[in-house]
Amino acid sequence: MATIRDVAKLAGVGIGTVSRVISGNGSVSDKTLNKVNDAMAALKFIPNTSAQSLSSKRYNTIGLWGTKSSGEMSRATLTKIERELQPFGVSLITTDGERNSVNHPNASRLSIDNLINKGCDGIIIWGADMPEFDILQLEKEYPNIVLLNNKVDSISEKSFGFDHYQAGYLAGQYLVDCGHREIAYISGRFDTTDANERHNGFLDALKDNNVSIHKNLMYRGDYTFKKGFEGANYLFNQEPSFTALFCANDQSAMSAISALSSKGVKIPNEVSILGYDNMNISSYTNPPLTTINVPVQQMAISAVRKLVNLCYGAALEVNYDFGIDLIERQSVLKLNSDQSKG
Amino acid sequence: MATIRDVAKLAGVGIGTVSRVISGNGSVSDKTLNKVNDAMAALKFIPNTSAQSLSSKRYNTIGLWGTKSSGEMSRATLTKIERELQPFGVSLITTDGERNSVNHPNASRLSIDNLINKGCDGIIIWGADMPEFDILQLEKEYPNIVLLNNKVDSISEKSFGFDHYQAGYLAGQYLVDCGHREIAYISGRFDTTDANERHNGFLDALKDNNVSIHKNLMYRGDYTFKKGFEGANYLFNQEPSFTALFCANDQSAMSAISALSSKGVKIPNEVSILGYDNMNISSYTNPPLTTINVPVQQMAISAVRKLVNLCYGAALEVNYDFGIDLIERQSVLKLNSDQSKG
DNA sequence: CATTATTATGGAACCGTTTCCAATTATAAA
DNA sequence: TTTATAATTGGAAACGGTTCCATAATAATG
Repeated sequence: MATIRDVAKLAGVGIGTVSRVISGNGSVSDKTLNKVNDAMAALKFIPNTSAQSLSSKRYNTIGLWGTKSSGEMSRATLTKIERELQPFGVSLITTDGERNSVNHPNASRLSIDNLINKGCDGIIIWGADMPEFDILQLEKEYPNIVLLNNKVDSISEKSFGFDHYQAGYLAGQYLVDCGHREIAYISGRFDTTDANERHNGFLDALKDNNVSIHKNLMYRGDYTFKKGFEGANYLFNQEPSFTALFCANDQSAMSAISALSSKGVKIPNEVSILGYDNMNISSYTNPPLTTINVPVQQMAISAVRKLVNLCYGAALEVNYDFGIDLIERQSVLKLNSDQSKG
Repeated sequence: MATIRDVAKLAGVGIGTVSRVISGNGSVSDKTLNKVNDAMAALKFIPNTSAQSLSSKRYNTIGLWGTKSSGEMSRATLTKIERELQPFGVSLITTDGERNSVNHPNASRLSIDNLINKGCDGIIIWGADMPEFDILQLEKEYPNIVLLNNKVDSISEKSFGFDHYQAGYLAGQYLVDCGHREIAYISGRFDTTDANERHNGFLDALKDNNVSIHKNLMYRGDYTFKKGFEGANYLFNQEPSFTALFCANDQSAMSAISALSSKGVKIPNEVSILGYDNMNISSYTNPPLTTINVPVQQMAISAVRKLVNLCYGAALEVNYDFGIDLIERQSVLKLNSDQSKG
């Protein structure tokens, strides 16, 4: 491997000059520039990243911290992030983060420190698994962080979140607006703030409309296909019956559709199903799934851009406003409209 | 940030000794060991990875090279790989690779070189998008590579592939064995060897059984939900009719089920559907999808282990034998058995 | 106890960049 | 032409580790 000194010698210049050519900082005359470029090409010179990082303290790497419980970030989103980073020559390192627990009250911070030590210029914190207090503390010591799918007011310019309460509320309101009163619910886990907010929003919407969910019709799921399937089968056998089912994510909605369909339940005519997430797959269920669109990818892109701005002094445009919308497909029946075929 | 010299000074030892404590190589007396450990703790010392890499030439990073056309590796598989790496303190960098093209006859090699320059100790080459000749050339210059979902005979010990021809054959044979003679087919793209092998295997199986696919019943898909959906709708309107449909992957199979179901076609009673991949989701379609199991995760794990052995002199156990099996669920009807309900 | 083999230790040299400052050269202004 | 100013340039020092070699301390041997 050729080094900067080999290049300098061949080009007949000093090493500082070569360094200036590589980085593009500092002025170099055209004549010199050409000599150096030729020498680099001839030697197939490639700068050693470790040496660069050691001396410049810039690592060209950013870390993604997230725990299993915040839900796995989809491959598609990950790819989007990588593409956003590529023009800057920055790569992404992902990790399984640890959540705090009784035995490890400091686990999340430690696993983040670990990432920092690996040599990350900045970190994306995915989900709401780190206590707000710890986030603020971290941000003070290490300002190059950005929150994805989470919001902390005092660092709102680094927060890229979504109002899950409102989105949950929208879901509830929509079912009511469609004329549903007997509603069943397959929830997710309740170990993150966004899950809780969605849950509360949904329930509050019903409450505000004087609709209540019978306790037999609430099933605690965990966002998996499996639990969606089991949950739907469970609810099918319960009293009272229901005309609509809200699932806390599309995966459980999808398997709930399968479970009910295979029992002969007509969807949406006998039971309407509303999902949450708007996954790729949701347009291709039978019937296509009506669902709440969560703009993970847009949020991710803005979060990365903000981080690039912070870490590398770029000035990329960043968006903080992620609209909440419901994608109407065909899995929810409007009981009160003319099309209602009961 | 404390450096090794700070630690040495505080502990009252030489820097060499501290280095020995960090790496665990070389002998250090218990007394010294304790002094150094105390000093490291007191200073919250963390070794600088760039400095370590620069001087040791070990980067603790491995790269994953794969192109879009080899299909995105699922997040679950990626996570498995990361977990396999974690005990060694190694992280994973993923990239979008480039395929060779007329304009860029050397693109794949260049994008791999890029990865190497980033500072990777080794590379996983995912899929069969790099010409065999280039792979062999690369392996000569840079032996720390491993092939995933691909096979090159002369470096079979670094190949972790799956016999897609046989698997395709199995698919064809199974449909025939179930009594199907009128068979439709939604293919994938044909730009990778594994896709072609699967295709040839499937067709050969039919041929060997004197079954042929009517040209109207072959639809060229691309593995997406979308094309599966469109393909199924297309085939539905074709003559002659068919009793079984083979889809080149589970995504298209899933949306084909939806498309046909929504036209009122009973699956499997009127049309049987066979998938390929055995995704998570495939147990939760309606009906559950019969499919060929492709053990991506097992292959991935063995590939990583082999790479760790190569790069870091470990001796992890590695498996080369990935069985081909068909998961019988409920989407394929056995026309010749008693259960046949026509 | 003297001698030899073994274990422990210190620190200079090195890995390949960037950074900074002093020195040189080119350019503009007087 | 002379002086002031700006653009180039070279290279020492620094970044924070690992490695290796010479040396010191300890243990084993006769």
